[in-house]
Amino acid sequence: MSPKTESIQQRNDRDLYYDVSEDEDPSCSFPCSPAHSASSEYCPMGEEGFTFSNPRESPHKKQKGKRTRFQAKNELTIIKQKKNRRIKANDRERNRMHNLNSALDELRNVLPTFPDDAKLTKIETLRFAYNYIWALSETLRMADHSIFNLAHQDMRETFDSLPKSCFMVDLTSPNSNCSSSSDWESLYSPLSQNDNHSPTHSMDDFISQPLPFARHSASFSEFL
DNA sequence: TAGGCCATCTGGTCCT
DNA sequence: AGGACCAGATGGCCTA
Repeated sequence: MSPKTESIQQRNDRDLYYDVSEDEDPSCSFPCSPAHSASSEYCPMGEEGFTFSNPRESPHKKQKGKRTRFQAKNELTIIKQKKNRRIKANDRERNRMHNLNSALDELRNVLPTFPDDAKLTKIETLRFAYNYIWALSETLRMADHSIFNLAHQDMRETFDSLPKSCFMVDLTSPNSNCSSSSDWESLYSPLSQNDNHSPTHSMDDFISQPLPFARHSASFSEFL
């Protein structure tokens, strides 16, 4: 177990045994001054809409300046309820992030990297995947183009026999079967975008680089 | 030691 | 009401 894993485990352990003492509420970040807390005059509790009654504003004059045992117990119950809800929410959030990380790991596993490469960071994984998909798409497009030239005559006859509706497609859909590769490229090729994640080379340069890309090679870093 | 990366907590918002 | 999602804050670990 790596030191990092260990520390995470320790943190998880700490979370498991999260102190739910009734004396303090770490999740209560409402602006309750110590004076307010001490007097328990008013402490907004947010989503519960729970407030300690302000004696000066309370319609129940008989309880002015006092909190019954029932109120105090009710108060504790609500604080406990809040803590439990927070703990459960934290747990769900942790699981959600773990699932997200698992998905990122699966993505890393299908990306071409050398075994001795350091693990891709999250942002590197996403950018590399983006560029890798783009490269594969371009490869397919070029392959299709070659086939198209060879079989131009036969395909021409096939296209002429297709209904016109087949060509009226939604180019925003990656699953569209009838969109032309050139239209698709103009929409989605990193070369058509201005962000700094895009490859700076032409497709020819890109394909001339050996795959898989070495993480620390010049070619790799240019595509991140 | 500064900066990058990461895990976790937290409160807010939206959705079912 | 409760869960999912999100973004900001925080603190730990690692590396140049």
